[in-house]
Amino acid sequence: MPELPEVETVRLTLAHLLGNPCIQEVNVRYPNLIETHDSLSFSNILIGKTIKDYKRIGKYLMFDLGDYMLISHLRMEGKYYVQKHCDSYDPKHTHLIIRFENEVELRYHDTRKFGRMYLYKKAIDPYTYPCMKNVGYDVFDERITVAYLWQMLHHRTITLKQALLDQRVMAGVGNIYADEICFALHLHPETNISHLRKSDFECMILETRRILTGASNAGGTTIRSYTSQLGVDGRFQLQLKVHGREKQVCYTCGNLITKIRVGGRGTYYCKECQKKR
DNA sequence: CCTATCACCTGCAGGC
DNA sequence: TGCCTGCAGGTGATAG
Repeated sequence: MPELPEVETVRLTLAHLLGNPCIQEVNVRYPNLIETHDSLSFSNILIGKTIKDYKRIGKYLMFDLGDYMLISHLRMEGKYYVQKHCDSYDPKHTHLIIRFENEVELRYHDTRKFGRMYLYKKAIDPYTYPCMKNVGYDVFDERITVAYLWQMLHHRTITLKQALLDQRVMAGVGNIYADEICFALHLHPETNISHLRKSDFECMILETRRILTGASNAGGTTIRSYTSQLGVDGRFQLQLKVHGREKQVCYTCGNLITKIRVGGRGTYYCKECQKKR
């Protein structure tokens, strides 16, 4: 489900709906959700803490608790709901409930149970948290430059799409937007990354940021399971040019969109508009 | 270093 | 209706 734009939408939505509340009670209903602690110690640390700020790196959502940082990765289908304490909830898929003052609750919901949470003592550099071990700079980090991408990628033998999905290189792009970025670059997703020139990396940075910014502004894409609390879901999907459009007409050339598999992932592209290098 | 495959989970669509 | 298969936006481990 969530790629960078969706996580950013969740971040802004939660900041708006919750503000800076104090945690009164924690109910862990699926202990495997928490990677770093057992349910009891996790709860004990959280109770009494205030959410001071909401941050994000790549697809990781971070709740700044002052002396601790709570980190959440939604993986495929994780979602948050903000509701009143008395409301009923889906007991099968609601894995964490955090209650604040005024009977407000933050609930984590995840059908496939792929999502994970991590709790660490706060560090100065967020990239040093253990869960960020294989996470490179965020797409919008100023350290992502042509020289950086060139150094990270030009000698490798992977495809363009695999490079875009590699979170160690640049964090935030997922399967949907990787296809959209390839289309914007007029490049076949299986183009060997070593065939790209420096000018291509320049375009890659610009197009990636342009597409993810557009999606963030639209409130993120909903393909199946993402729902935000502000009702801003499901708009940008209308703007997807190739992903999920197998056998549909390319908006640019009129030919039909093709679906293939790249690195095990469903991949959509236009044979006419996107050529290999 | 790289690829392929599985694993983690559940739901759903499509074929029969 | 029911059963079976394959697939789904992510990531990590493991074997070759």
